[in-house]
Amino acid sequence: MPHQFNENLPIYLQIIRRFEVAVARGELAQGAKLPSVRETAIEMQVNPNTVQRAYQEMERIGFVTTKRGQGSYVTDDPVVLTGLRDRLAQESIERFITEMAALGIHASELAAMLANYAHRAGNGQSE
Amino acid sequence: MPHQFNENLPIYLQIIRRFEVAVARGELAQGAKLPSVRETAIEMQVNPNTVQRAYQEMERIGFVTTKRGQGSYVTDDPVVLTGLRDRLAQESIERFITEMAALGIHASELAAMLANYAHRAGNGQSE
Amino acid sequence: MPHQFNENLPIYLQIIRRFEVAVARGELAQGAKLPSVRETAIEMQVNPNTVQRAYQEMERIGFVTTKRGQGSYVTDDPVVLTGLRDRLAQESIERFITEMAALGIHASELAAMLANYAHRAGNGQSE
Amino acid sequence: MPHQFNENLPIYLQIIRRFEVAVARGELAQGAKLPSVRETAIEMQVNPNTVQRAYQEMERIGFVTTKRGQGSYVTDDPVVLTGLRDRLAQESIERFITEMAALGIHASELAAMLANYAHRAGNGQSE
DNA sequence: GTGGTCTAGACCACT
DNA sequence: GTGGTCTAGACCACC
Repeated sequence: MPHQFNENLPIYLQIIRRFEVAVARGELAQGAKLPSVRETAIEMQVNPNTVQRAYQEMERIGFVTTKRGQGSYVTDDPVVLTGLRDRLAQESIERFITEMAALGIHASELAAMLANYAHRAGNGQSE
Repeated sequence: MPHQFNENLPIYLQIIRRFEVAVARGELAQGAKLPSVRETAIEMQVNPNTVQRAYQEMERIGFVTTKRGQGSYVTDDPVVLTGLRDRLAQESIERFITEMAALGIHASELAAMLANYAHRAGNGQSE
Repeated sequence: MPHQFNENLPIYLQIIRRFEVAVARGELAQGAKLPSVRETAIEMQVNPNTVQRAYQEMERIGFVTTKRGQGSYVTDDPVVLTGLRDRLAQESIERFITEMAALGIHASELAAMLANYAHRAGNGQSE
Repeated sequence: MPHQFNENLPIYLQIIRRFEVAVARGELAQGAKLPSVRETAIEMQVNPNTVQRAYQEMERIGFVTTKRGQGSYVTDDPVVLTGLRDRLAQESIERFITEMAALGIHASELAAMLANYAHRAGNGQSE
């Protein structure tokens, strides 16, 4: 199955996001080898050129390096990796704040709400 | 365009979510008339039965009431409306916490990060 | 509309029951004139012969008397009328007891449950 | 014969009632497997979608649970089951009281009448 | 095989 | 005009 190409983003950007998340989560660790362009293309049922573009862009972004004839690897630079993680976190935060603002909940209230939530979850309480 | 039916949820649930958000945001205020089933069906390019199902479910959920031969309306009960808003907020929070946990950031850190973010935003600073 | 001929009973019996209920409720009072066979046939969209049979049977049962050339009337005999009322009540009770028995509730418990219900209803309480 | 679709209720509600009664009576015991949607549709000579709707509603009500690809089952939760039984009993009582009220018999008299009836039945007497 | 969703088009009841 | 129900037949996902 085409591993879900729905969300109205260019496919190559979706591929990038996919790898960004995998790397940020540590599923693809520092220095790990990415699947080949061809493999990824088959797995995602996408044209190899599209995957190629995504890989190039990831290299430009900096968290992937390509060694000719060998393949693509997650960077070894821990600064880049934590930077990636921070960027994703930042995006997540902004999305969250935007959503809550749409419901009329100000950023100033969020810290308290989260603390409250964390407390409830931590104690396994339901109410 | 069929107003975006991507995200892998049944269409009727997407329709419900759409209205839930509109109501929670106040775009559809207390007592406001919803577009007719047929109108919504045309606007979203979807079968009227699908919309019908969504409308019935919304009535069951409680934030929409229906008057035979007249149409469907957002409930007048403010308790239900704030309940709806709270539920959406709760869902948003949980999604956020899950995302952050996937990046290795614990719930306990989030409050501080948000406070930090709010502070920076308040000063118009950018990282 | 054919005033509902569904319940898998011969139509003439359904017509009888209809009148029995109307009389027992007092909607058709002692001595009141019934609509003519023809009127009832039209109103219920039924063959006049069917209505005729029902009227004859009601006369046989005793709560309706027919005066040739004038029409049919609810009996004047109060004993018959209370008898009719009692019979319908009896049927209602038996149906009720049968239903409850099917749910495993014995007749001996019913009095208490009803008292309980009447008490709650009388006080307008919800619980 | 289409297993009697007379009483002016939507078919899917009649299907629900049918199963509610069967469960409340214990004919379908705790954890028992319901016939598949298609089987029920054939047996009742009704469109499978109509049955599907009934099954989904029963799951929503809570006395049926559904396992994708396997079938639908009566809930294992005894609380839900007794709740169902109580609800049906309650409805039966209300119907009964309404009928009797239409005959001019007050709720306050019913307990005595029932006690009387139970007593007579217990002695094998007939009025 | 199971349940779940969607469409198309019909008919009804209420206003 | 409105919502409510039903049918027919299709396709999907899970097991």
